[in-house]
Amino acid sequence: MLFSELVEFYEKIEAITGRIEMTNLLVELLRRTPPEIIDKVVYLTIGEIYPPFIGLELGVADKLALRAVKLASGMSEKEISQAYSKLGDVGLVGEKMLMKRTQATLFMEQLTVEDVYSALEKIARASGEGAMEMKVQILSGLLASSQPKEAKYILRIVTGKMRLGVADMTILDALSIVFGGGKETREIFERAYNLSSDIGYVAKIAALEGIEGVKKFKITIGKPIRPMLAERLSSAEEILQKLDGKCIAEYKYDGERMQIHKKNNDVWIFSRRLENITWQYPDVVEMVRTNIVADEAILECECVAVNPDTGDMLPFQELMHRKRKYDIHKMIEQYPVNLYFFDALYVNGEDLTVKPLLERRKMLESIVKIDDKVKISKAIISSDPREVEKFFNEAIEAGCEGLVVKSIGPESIYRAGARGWLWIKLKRSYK
DNA sequence: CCTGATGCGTC
DNA sequence: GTCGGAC
DNA sequence: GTCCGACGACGCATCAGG
Repeated sequence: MLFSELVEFYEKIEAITGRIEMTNLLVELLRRTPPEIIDKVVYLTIGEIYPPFIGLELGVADKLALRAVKLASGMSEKEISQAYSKLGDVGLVGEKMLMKRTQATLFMEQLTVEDVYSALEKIARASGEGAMEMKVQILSGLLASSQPKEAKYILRIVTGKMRLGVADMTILDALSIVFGGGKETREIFERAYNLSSDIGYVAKIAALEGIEGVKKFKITIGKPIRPMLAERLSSAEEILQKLDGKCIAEYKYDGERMQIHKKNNDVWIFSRRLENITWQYPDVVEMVRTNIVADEAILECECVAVNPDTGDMLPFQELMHRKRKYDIHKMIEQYPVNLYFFDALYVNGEDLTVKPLLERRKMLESIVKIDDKVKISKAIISSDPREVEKFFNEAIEAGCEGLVVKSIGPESIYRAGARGWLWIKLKRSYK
């Protein structure tokens, strides 16, 4: 597939604002895409090259991209930086500079999607001495073989800012139309995405196996699940109204969210954006091994730094010292952590994401061995706004950010994203 | 060996 | 993480 | 209500270059 064909779609999509029309264009694009590269086309369309848990980054943002533009176009530093401050978009700068480029562009081979993708992979893999030079060289080589419009989108992909108005949810809509036969099948695709966190893989399975393949996705220990998010409101009263008058209100701890997978003695830790951060927290791995009493589990907790002498919770910034590659064991001493578990998604073969919250929490209580470092989030069940306000003040007093107030009705399943107002944040700054 | 520029991931 | 625009 | 993109503070890693 020619990259220019992809670019034509991007141009059309960028020119419109309505999501229905965008989706229709994506549908046409996906229909025309060979199944073997549909995953790549999907990643590129949302400005990525891999799913997040792969942990490989391009290491190129605006500044390095502009250096590549300079090399490929032969324009002066001054002209490029002027264009950049005027346009504010590396893609547009590249397009403009290549239109004026000094080198001859005759007899250029046409770029394919695979050409672009494999060059981007090379950029991602370059590391060590001379890596920056290498990244810039590869990128400028790519730009030198591009038409201006192609360059525009190569640069936008590299910097991760496609500005098309298309992200994962719009891709899912398009996939359900192309491979499911209509929007009614959207939920099937969304579930596959939620359980795999890999939209390119969903597209590939859909293209190769059809919707039957997409239906087969299931929870796999070691593969991150897309996290459930919370909406926000500024008073307990509004929140309770939204939640049909009753709720469970939990402390919102000031730390880092972790999705923890356990299979016998193996443990994986995923961040909120689904990066694998297991290696950063060997102490947490040990805590999970000894305090989670289940052969298989996928649980969520907040990891909070504590004062090593008093055990008091410390603010988020202190935990940031733990987000490092070196001196990990020294920092474990200096910034030990507590875990506050708040959800159970999967335990011993049972998918709990479709169960109501209180059932999940009950499961949590049955498998978490509580001690001074490993706990279950502090919570009350209430239907009284004043009681919730009082609990909120206690949370602040204890060093928390506020509360996450959650639905406890039969509809209170684990639902990825922030849809449905099942979880609602109450924080001090909104007051 | 140190420092600044750059990129990235957390909230 | 917050905010606001577009539908 | 949903989705998307623009934005900020902070700390760490990497690399280039003095």
